[in-house]
Amino acid sequence: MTKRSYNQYCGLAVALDLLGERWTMLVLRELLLGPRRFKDLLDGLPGIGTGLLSQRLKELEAAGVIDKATLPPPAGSNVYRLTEDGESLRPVLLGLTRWGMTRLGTPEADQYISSETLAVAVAARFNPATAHDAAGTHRLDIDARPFLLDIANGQVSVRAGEADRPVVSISTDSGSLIALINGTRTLADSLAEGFIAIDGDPAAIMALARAFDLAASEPE
Amino acid sequence: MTKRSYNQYCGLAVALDLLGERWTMLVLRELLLGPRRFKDLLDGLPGIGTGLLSQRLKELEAAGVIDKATLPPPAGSNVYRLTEDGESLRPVLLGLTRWGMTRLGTPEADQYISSETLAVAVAARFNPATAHDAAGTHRLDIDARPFLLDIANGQVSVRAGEADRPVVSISTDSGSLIALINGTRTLADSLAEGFIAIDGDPAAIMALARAFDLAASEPE
DNA sequence: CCGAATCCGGCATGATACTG
DNA sequence: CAGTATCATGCCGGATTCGG
Repeated sequence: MTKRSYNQYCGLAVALDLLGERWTMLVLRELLLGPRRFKDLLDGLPGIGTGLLSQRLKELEAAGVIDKATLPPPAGSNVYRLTEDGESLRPVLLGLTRWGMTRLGTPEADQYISSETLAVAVAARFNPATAHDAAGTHRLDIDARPFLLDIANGQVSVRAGEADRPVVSISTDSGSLIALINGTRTLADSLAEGFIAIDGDPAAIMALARAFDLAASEPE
Repeated sequence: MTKRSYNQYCGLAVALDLLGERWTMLVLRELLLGPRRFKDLLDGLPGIGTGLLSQRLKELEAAGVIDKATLPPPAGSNVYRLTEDGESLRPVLLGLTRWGMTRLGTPEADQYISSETLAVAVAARFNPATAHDAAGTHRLDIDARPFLLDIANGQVSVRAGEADRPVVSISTDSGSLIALINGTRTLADSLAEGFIAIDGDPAAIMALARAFDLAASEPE
């Protein structure tokens, strides 16, 4: 039984033959943050079901977009991670994310929200044109989960994990981050009222705010 | 009966709720080239069926990504076209196309090929970093169908139609263009053996070749 | 010719149960 | 925890039909 295909000699059609099935790109979104176990993926994709996730992972692995690795002892568990080819989808996925974010209002009561998707959302807001002086590794904690933002060569990449010696450290919770992202609350207010804590060199902080288009009202 | 949704507060999930269903992005690919009638879309998307195309168009129109217009008399027919919001998907769709093109070998016998998808493929190859001096409107004829390539501000956009006074005019057929794109035949050979005809200012031609990464072996 | 509605067989998906 | 097996449901693909 052969997989269904658009059967067109067209880059987009071929990309969609592979990535266009339900859940596939969301699986890759999860992997943008780093290697993930089966269970981690299930948790981040409510509704997918084990069978379908298993099938998607096999398809992606067969296509060379992800691979499977066994963690060294004592962990010993399997993780899935992006290959170099999969990694090259990062700007494309962030581009789609950015497009979708414009039609993202305030969260509905029944909508799934995770610190992971918010971390990706932050990365999608990154604007290379205003990124001067924002280079380096920064730390972002959302609901006490640590992420690191790597900015180099005018590009950003987010990962789960703790930064070694971050240039800037930011700490907040989902609700406050959402309020900041959709413009309900300014950065200045967020800081003043204690919804967000930022630590680091003032100049670097300003540069970061600019790089993510959050400098509407400047933090002091 | 309500449309199915990932129901996540995430830009990518929202984008895929709308664009992730089967055929949707390929419909938009067709519209990248300009307004299209229902029948044109059917022809460019073999296998879709009238019902599903009709449904997709309604979904996209409801979401404000496309709109429907009635051509002035005597044509009087309906056309579908991208709204400004839909137009902003152009770089995203071209990015996915570029990613997919790398796994596009030589055409299979039963694969659908059209001058339209090839025109999009050409645009997807555009490299802003090497685009100096390639600005302007150029004409590209594929299998006698005219397209125009607009290059401005380091960005490219393709449309169906005839350019007024093109800076450079290129004329070729699908097979020759495919051979050029996938590296089977160099630009120099294509010209020497008459598979491609190019007309225009030599400096502009060179700039174009560079902008599309085709200058491996230089013409002349 | 344009566009949409309908019916139907088959496959993809979603949920749960089950095994190592 | 990491998947496989199973089954009900609903989406998709193809054909046909129908009104403008």
